[in-house]
Amino acid sequence: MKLVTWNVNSLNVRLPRLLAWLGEHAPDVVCLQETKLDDSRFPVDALAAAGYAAVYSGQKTYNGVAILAREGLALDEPEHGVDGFDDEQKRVIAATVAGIRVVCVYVPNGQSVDSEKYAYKLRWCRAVAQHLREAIERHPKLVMAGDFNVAPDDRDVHDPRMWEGQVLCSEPERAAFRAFLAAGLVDSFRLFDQPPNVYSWWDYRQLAFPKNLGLRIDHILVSEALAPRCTSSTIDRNARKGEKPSDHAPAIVELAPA
DNA sequence: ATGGCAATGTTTCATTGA
Repeated sequence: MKLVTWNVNSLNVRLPRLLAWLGEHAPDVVCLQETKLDDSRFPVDALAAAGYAAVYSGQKTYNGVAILAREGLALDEPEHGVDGFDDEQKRVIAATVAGIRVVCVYVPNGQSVDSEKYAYKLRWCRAVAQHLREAIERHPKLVMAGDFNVAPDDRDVHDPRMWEGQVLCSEPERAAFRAFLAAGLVDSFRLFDQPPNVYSWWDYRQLAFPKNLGLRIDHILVSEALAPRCTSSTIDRNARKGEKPSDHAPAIVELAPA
């Protein structure tokens, strides 16, 4: 099974690219973030024509998450948001596919470490970590995938000195990321030997992508029960190339059959 | 000290993202 996460930065703008990518890679499950669409405008028909069903939770302008599943794979027990954490922002959606609980997240950006948005980011992460412990108890085979807006350690940062203490790299955010792992998950990317300087996001400005000045902030975390089935974890840098790319590239894991 | 690029709606600028 091939499972992907991709922050598309507007599904409306990125739909042609997404459809082309689906045709080329034929993933089984796709987690999307920053769809930026009301549910009434979600492109159900175009995705169905491409062979994908979807569950989604969106809003206009900001945020918005979705899970796609290749035809023949049901999206069971969909739920959005986090129990007990009131949030207007559409950042979490989950469904069970082929016996695996898939939790798609768009972690708040945080803006800067001294902002109210940063405090919200840390509150949000605490609530999600709490929810995660219960979810893993119910569903030992679980994947949490999405845009975490955290570079877990210095290997995930093109210039750790420049980014030290900044939002996306600060120690409280990294601790929040480790709290997700402590709930019973592992970073699939680090299950394997990886080349240096692999990132998932590059600023649109300053030729950051051609210079590979990026961060690895998009992650696929797998539960300890699922980790032995993981056979690869990569990032498709090619998807960041060309006209009108998202600023994020997709992360991909392959899971062997149970 | 600041913008830089992209998407969106509040649209010919302001806000947000990371």
